[in-house]
Amino acid sequence: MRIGELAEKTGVSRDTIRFYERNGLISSSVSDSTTNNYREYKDDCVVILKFYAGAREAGMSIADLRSIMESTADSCDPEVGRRVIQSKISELKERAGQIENVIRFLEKVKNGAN
Amino acid sequence: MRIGELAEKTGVSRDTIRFYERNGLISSSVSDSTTNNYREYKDDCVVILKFYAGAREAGMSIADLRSIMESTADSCDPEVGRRVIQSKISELKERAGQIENVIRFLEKVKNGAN
DNA sequence: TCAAACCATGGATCATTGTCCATTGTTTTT
DNA sequence: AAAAACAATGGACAATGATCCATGGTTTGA
Repeated sequence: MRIGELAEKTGVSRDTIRFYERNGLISSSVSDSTTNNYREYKDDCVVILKFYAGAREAGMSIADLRSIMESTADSCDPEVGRRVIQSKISELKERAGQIENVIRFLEKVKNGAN
Repeated sequence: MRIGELAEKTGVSRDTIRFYERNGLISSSVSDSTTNNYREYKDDCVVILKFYAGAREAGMSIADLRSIMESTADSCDPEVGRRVIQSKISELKERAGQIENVIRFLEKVKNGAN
């Protein structure tokens, strides 16, 4: 599919998709046509971009996402890949714990520890 | 206390404290001295800055923190304040949910849904 | 066929969240 | 009293994560 359709399906803007692609988060092929050089995206790009959207909301950086993508590439030693992903999971759990702390603090403030 | 001591106690740098102060996240008085205009910070600044450090890690923005601070000010209707804080709590829970999703996704990838 | 919609590229711009630096003045320490 | 450490101010700089724009080409659909 082309970029417009991908943007449509994922809610991620064309500009942002191009930005992600420049930064190695997503890849595409060049269309077969000899008259244009439109990029062609595969179906799994939809899943990937939706994952990115959630991951960004969860606080992961572009660099985090890139390292995850690289760790799942065929060229990557699967053992290394698992370690990278496990470390990202740990960071996320850490962050979840922080969020819990902040929620507790705010609950206290709300209930008049003021 | 002065800014150096506050930085020391909280792990937040002088520059960052000044940045927060410029942005309405923290307040200080001017020292009594007639010879300098050093700022003077109260003890509760330590607690507040530590809260900020955790909250930033949890993904809250400066604007979020400012609105929380404003909502707990004496000048603010307590009812309004509680609503603001409740909405921030909801956002944090939302974010925690996102993190759970991302973790689940990564667990799957790690276990070879590759 | 011809306008409207789409695409690529490259660069500019923006907001956020700091950090760093120079300058100048004040305390503290020695 | 002189040096070292600290403080205020203001502006420059930086990284991140986008978004916007101009230009020029392509596809589509009315």
